[in-house]
Amino acid sequence: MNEFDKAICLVVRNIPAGHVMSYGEVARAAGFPRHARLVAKAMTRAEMPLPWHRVVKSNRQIAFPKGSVAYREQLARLREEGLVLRNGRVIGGSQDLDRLLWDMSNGG
DNA sequence: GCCTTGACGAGAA
DNA sequence: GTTCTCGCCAAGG
Repeated sequence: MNEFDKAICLVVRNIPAGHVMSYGEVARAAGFPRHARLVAKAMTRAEMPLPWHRVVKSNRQIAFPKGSVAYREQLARLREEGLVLRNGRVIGGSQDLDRLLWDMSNGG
C-alpha cells in the first residue's frame, strides 16, 4: 500500500451511504487531483472491502460496462442505499429522494 | 525508452 | 443531450 492507496481508501471509506463521489472528486479529496485514473487501481489494490460502489464517473454514471457483473452489483448496491438510478446514472440522492416523495405526496 | 491500456475529466462543437 | 478531442498518470509488454 502506497500513501496514495491509503489516502484513496480513506476517502472512499468516508463516503456516506446514499452518496456518491466521482473518481476525480475522490482523487482531489485524497490530495492527488491528477490521479483520477488511478483511483480504481488503488481500490482494487485495497485488501479490505471498500464501498467502491459509491464511486462513479464525474457525470454520475456507473463506470463499468453495462451488462457486466460489477455493473449490476454497483447498481443494486446503490439502489439498496436509496439512490435513484436511470439508465445506469444516478439521478438523485437520499435527501433528494425524500424531497421527491414528499413533493409527490403533497403536490401530486 | 516507446507504445498501449485503463472502473477518468474537462472543454468544445 | 451526444460526440470528439486532448490531458492526465501509472502499469505492462
